[in-house]
Parts: sequence; structure tokens; C-alpha cells
Amino acid sequence: MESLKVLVVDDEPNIRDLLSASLRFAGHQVLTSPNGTDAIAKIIDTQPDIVLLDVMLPDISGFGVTKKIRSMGIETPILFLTARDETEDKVTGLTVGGDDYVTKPFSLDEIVARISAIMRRTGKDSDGQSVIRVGELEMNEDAHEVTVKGEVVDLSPTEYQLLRYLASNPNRVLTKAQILDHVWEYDFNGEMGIVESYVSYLRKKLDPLSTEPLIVTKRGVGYMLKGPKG
Amino acid sequence: MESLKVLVVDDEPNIRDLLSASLRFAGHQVLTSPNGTDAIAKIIDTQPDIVLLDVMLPDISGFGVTKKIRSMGIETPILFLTARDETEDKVTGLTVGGDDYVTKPFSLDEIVARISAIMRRTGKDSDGQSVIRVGELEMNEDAHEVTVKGEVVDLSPTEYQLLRYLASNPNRVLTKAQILDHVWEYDFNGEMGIVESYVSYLRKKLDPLSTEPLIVTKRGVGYMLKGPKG
DNA sequence: GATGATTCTCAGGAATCTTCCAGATAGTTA
DNA sequence: TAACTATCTGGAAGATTCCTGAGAATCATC
Repeated sequence: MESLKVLVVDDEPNIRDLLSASLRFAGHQVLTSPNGTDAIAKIIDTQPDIVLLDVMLPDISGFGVTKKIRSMGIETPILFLTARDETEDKVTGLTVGGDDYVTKPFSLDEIVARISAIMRRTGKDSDGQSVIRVGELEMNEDAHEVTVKGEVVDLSPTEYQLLRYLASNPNRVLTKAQILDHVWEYDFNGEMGIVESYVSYLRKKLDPLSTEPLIVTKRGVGYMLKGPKG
Repeated sequence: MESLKVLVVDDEPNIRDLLSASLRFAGHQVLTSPNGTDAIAKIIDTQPDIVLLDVMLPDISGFGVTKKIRSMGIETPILFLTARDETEDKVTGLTVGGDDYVTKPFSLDEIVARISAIMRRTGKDSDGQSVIRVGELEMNEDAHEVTVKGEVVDLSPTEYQLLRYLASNPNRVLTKAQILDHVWEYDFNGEMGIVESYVSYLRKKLDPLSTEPLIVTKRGVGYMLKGPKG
């Protein structure tokens, strides 16, 4: 995906920092805003490609911000950030157009994936592919379907996210800490042993179908998804 | 369906935004107007392919707008937006041409379907198909008839709309939120559990006739209508 | 006004998923 | 080889998500 200008709107500095850091690392240009008023000004001023917008803001709500900028003819796609319990009541209208939402607490990989999906749907992303291919492995993001040599593999949500993170970084060792930070929700306070468990789950499902093991362990470092010519 | 120039006329900004967002996302060019006078000017000026026209406007009523532009020889098809209690006689009398109407509150899928139908009838839509085919499933939009392997299936209105939304996006996971936003009326304020109920209803009617389950659950994500080769 | 269809909510139970733990296994170092 | 450390994996508790039947409320039709 090419570089995007992203505006992150949230009143919690922690969230802003978390998102800024990982979006910058993903090669995007990031602007931040702590409230609705400032966000509206920044949107008008800088015309970002996408806005990550917390629904619950101290002054104007995320919905208010949306209404305001839409009434001005600004069609920038929005990814709403909502608390888990706000969601059920207030989903109405959140997924209309190119917009989407994720619930807090989220995982960073989730955010990155949703941004890609929105960019793909709104046609802003030229080289956007909804299929991730690494050797014999294929992940269809639209259908949420994974195949190895054409055979469909059934994965749980976490297994899917872990595999997507690995498949997005083929032939590159990822530490358990990195994996935990990207795949698990930011308020997860368990141990890294869970990564081992899930790698094990993935292997058990993937390896019987592949000609050689897909996920290799780099002892003392982390895990790596092995791709072709690597 | 190819790209259309659509004029949305409604005094409520919320409705205008809702329709703008989803019609733009569907690839159409959208213009909006908050009242009758402005609408007439915009119709003359920009010659839209279709007009979504609220009947109840602050100045000139939707009927007044229609009379005015028809008297000027403008034959642009109109989709009226009416309140539930406005007498059906009055409306039906005015929908003799290619026109049609939907009652507020409407669902977005409903609007999109009606626009397609009008464009089909007026012959403006070259590649418009009135039959949706996904594997063994066939939906005839004109006859409102659904068949699985040739067997007719009797569906309630909501069941039909849900199936149409799924069938319009085959092999693509749709979240319950997306389904709610598209299939249910915009003022629906119930829970997403209703989607589960209706998926259950559909399965009970469709699966006995199909060789394999049509609607698959992607746990933690949403539902998907499974089509051939993919 | 009665009957039946439809919409919607709710709750129990089934199925699946997440997480943690502990013993087994494999790799590393002394 | 022995001791140590890191990783693997099965099991199990608890949480979550999904399915579905039952029933109330509403709507349509005769």
C-alpha cells in the first residue's frame, strides 16, 4: 500500500501514541488531534486520506464531526473507534459508504487491515490486493478464507490474525513481543506463551497441507513465515 | 450498473448525508438539494439521470416540483420519498411513468434496488440485470421470485432483502453491522441478534433445496454467501 | 374483527474460542 | 553427558459467539 496521510483523533494520549507509532512505522504520514473541534479544523486544512475517529470525544462526538465535514462535501473515509458497549446501540450508519468501525480495545493489525480494506473499497489504493500470497499459502481478505495448495483451512479469528501478520512479513523474523503487540488487543496482559500456543495451532492446521513447514522457529528470537526464494 | 448522476432532495441533512454517502460509494455522482426551489433549478441546470425526491419539502412539495419540471418537458425519472402515512393513492397516481416511491424510513438496499429497477425500466441502464445468480441460487428482481436449483422459495420481505444483499456480495464476508445498516431501516434501534434470527430463517428455507449450505458463518466476523469457484 | 403472516426480542443450550498450565520435547551450554 | 533453557503441545476451565425455538407485538388480508 502506498503512503497515506492519516489523521488520528482520540482524547487519550496513549491511544494516539500507539496508533501514531505503528502507522508511521507502516510508512504513513500521521497527524493527531485530541478533540472534535481541532479535528474538524485539521481535516479541512490538511485533507487526510483517512480519519481514525474516536466516537467518544470531550467536546463534539465523532458523529458530530462526521456530520460537520460531510455537510461540507468532504468525503474522506472514516474508521470509527468505539467502546465495546457503545457499539451495539449505535452501529446504525457506521458502515455506510466507505466507512467502518473497530471496537476498543483493538489490535494494531486489526487497524492496519481495516485501513487497507477501506482504501481498497474506495478505490484509493492502486496496488491494493485483497489476496495475500506467500508460497503455497493464500489468504483471501474479502472471504476471510485461507488456502494451502488450494485446500481450504478453517481458522479461528485469532489464528487468522496471527497468520495475516506473519504473512504480511514473509521471510522476516518477528519476535513474540512484536507479535503480541500487533495481533493481540492493546490491553492484553497475559504472557507470551500464548503466542507459542497459537503458532502450534497454526502449524497443526497448515503443515499437513503444505510440502514444507511454513512457520519456522528462530530459537531465542522469534518466528518467521517462510516464503519462496527466501 | 454504470455511474449515474443522482440528485437527492430532502430537507433533513441526515437523510441527505446517508443517501449521499452510500450512493457515492456505489460509484454514482451525487448532488443534493434541501428544498423544492433549489431542486428545480438544479434539475434544469445539471440534468440528473434520476431524482430522489422527498414529497414533504419546506417550500414547494415534491409533487409541485414534479409538475413543474414535467411541464417543461423534462422526463427525468423520479424516486419519491414519502412518509408512511401519506396516502398511497396520491403517490401511486403520480408514479405512472418510470417513477416509483419508497416510504420513510427506508433501508439503503431498498433505495439501491429501486434505482436499479427504474433505470432498467427506462432503458437507461445497458448492463442492468434483473436476475441475480449465485451458484444454485437465482433471484428474479422483477418477479421478486427466488429459486434454488429451479425450486421456488417463498420468502418474507425482510428475508428477501437480506438474501439480496448477501447475493449482491457473493464470496465476501459481511459483518452484522453492515447487514443491519444496509438491510434494515435507518431508524431501527434493535440489536444485531435480529440478523442471526433472519439468517436462521433463510437457512431453514434455502438449505433443504441446495446441495451445500449457501450462507456460511465466519465466526467473529460475519456471514457470507458462498458462490461458485471461490 | 378474526386469522394468519411477519417482525422482533429473549433466553437456553450448543459450539467454538481463548487462555493458562504443566509435562514433554528439543536445543544449548558447561 | 548432565543441566539448563526455550519451545511445543495436550488438556481443561471459562468466556464468547452463535443457533434456534418460543412467544409477544404488529401488520396484512379476508
